[in-house]
Amino acid sequence: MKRPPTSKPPIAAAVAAVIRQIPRGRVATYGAVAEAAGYPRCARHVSKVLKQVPGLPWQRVLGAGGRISLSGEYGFEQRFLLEAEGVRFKGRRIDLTKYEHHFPGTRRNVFSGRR
DNA sequence: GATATGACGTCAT
DNA sequence: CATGACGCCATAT
Repeated sequence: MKRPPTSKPPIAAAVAAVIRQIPRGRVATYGAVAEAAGYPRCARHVSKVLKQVPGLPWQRVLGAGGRISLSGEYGFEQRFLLEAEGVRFKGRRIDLTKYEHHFPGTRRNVFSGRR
């Protein structure tokens, strides 16, 4: 099988697909998106994809702790868009326990019984 | 192959 | 809580 002439980096497609799954009014962190895409510890790349791929709900991706990583005008823009979706801010951050989207198939630190 | 880059994450101060 | 330093890792050059 010959690969198509323009083979896109797999990470970009995977990450973009994951981000598109975030429903309106919910959010996800860079790290969580990276892991759900199959690239744990690649949070930095998520941001790159957000910038490169247009049409993504970029405002729904936050930094660890529910903080906005963007600064300046874009930071305000993100906050504005999120509040328009019904996401409430708690100071400078968002309550992830209420708004973070859980990706299907991605097992986080759930209480798997005790250890 | 080596270096630089980045909308990150975590820990130390 | 603010800041700095370091770790991480696929892409671009």
